Amino acid sequence: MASQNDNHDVAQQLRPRCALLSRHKLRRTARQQVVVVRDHCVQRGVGERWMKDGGIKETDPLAMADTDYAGSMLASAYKPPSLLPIAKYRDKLLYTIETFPVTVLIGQTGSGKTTQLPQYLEQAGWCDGGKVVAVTQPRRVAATSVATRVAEEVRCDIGQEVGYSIRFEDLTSEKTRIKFLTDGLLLREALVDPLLSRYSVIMVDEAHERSLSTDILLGVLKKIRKKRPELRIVVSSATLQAEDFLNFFTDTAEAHDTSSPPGGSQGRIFHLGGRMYPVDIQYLEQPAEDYVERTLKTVFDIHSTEAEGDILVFLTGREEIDHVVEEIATRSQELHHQSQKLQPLPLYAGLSSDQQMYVFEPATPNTRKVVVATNIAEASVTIDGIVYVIDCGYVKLRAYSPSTGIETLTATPVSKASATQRAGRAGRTKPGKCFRIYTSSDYATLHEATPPEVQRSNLAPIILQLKALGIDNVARFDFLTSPPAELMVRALELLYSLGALDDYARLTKPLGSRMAELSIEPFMAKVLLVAPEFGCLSEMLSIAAMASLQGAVWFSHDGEKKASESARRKFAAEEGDHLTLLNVYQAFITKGKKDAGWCRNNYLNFKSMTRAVSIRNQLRRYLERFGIDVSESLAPSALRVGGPDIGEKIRRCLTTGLFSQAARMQPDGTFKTVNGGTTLHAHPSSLMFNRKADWVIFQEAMETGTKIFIRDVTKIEKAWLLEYAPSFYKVKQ
DNA sequence: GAGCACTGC
Repeated sequence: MASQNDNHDVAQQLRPRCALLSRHKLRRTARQQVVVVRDHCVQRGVGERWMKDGGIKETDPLAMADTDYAGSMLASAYKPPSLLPIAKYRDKLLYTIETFPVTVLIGQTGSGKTTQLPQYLEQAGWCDGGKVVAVTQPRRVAATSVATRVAEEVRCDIGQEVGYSIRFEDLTSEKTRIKFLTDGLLLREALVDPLLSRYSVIMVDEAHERSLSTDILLGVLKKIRKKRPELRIVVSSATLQAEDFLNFFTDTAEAHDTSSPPGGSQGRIFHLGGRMYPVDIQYLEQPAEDYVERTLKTVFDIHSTEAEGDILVFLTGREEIDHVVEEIATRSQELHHQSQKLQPLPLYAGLSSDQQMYVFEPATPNTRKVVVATNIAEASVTIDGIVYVIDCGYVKLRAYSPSTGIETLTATPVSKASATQRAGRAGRTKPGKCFRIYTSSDYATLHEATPPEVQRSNLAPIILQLKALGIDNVARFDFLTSPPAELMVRALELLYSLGALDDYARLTKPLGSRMAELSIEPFMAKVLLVAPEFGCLSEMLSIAAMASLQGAVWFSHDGEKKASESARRKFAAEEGDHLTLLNVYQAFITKGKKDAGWCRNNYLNFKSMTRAVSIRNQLRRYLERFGIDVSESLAPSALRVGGPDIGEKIRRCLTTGLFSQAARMQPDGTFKTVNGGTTLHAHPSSLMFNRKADWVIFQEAMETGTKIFIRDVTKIEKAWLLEYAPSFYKVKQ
């Protein structure tokens, strides 16, 4: 395998310095290009140039923001349930939930709220009569890991009394009384059971993260509550937003009565105590000119002046992280006087899970770990042993422009809530320190919280789902935070142009309601539902499944760009990326025999490919339920992808969903949108990056830095746009 | 020549 050879070469070069390491460690070392020696001579103390701050006080609710079981790979240190902070509040908590329909729970890391409260509720009889206690999580890994933990505590097999349900994995049974699930999945359950009637208590965990589906779920729960007064809602929040959540649910005449406590007879905020170690926060005295460089210096300052303990560095993206990891390795070599070593480790979502594992392994003796991470380490992944945090003050945020339909991904100053959350990562196991690469006056100008996703996303999928839930007047839907009107208008226009909504913005039948049911983006749902008319349903199912992987198909290795390029060329279809994806899928199913080794040889991500098979199966089941005949009779060999016939059918079919995302190639190889106003570049991962084309449609446009890249690009004919979207293009011309 | 993080009976 080429990658191993490469690593081996690097390992050979490193051998003299790493003679004492085991072979396994050596390979690790080589892959990370790390393990270096530091100098004692750096004299300046970190504290000299830093403004001191009082640190996070125990009463600061922001400091408590955390996920109990966010890290899938590393369970928190086990504490007997009876010793958890929540234990002493058991009776009071049960009384509050019994008395008030809505409870907002504030609890910090390790308080036990996620694992213990469901058990208390079950013991108190909330599961009598076949009712179920539901606990939602924003992430799949959290739902599975916390369910597994609770099943262990209850001493049942997972899927019996305690179970979980996430997409493609339902480990529940008729006996299940406590059920963990993703919030997106609970929303989907509401399509079948609009009042979520099997649940007696619904706990929405990590609500402060304000994910799109959490926000919508809360709005739906507020509606359900009016028809089900016996339902109990527990919102677990870890931030100052607790009062916003309470006000949201109890916003009635009574709430304005100043003589009654906040929440009136409808709700209460419940503070769980708990322990978090103090974190000493230090700011820059002067703003940094180059925060990456300043971050690097801070790493070495900490290493030379501070006591033992690992460092967690927050940066914005892969490029910065790779640079900093390399620099730490290089600069450490310049230092002499062997003492404690520095071990920089990168952490971002784009790494394979093997590569991510390294950050969870304890540092080798006499070594200080420096984990250089994106925001993934803020909530999704928890690493033990961190004593120092360096916060660069920025995060890359995604936003959707309703006027252009283009997404942007830009580095933005973090919010105060985010900064507090990052700092808190230093105080998990003992008192820690947080170094902020900005001044305290910069901090004062930060927003309180990151704008929720509902204010910066394409709302078409959500609007479609709300319509399917019977919420016709989406403009009056009770959003926790209202999205900008332009986002709503754009989403409605898009759904109308796809034929999902009629002139009165009502869901069309069967097209609109079926689109809502398909767990796939609206434009692709439309494409799938019209595919039978084009005679390419089987192929389109594969394309839809592959396209929803969103670029995670190819496995790229540094230093092997050429090899992976030529591997990709084997699957290339002249007509563009969608047909190439089809070729990949069909090769995986037939030649690949669903084989991990075959994937590796072709630089394909095996996990993603397996997921594509699951998605395809799920989509096929939906279509069959609609009564659509999914004929799989076409043998892949009979299907000459790249040939004129089926390829054109597929491209025409794609145009019926993607017509609004069309562009024309210019002589210089860039693209211009239909109205001619915007210049687009083919993303280097696209086949169209170095090929000629005229008109194309694309699935995604994203602005990063100064360029706008389009991904998943397919050639079409201009005439098709007018043929399949006459009203859309008449308006424009 | 390159993109933060999540997710769907």
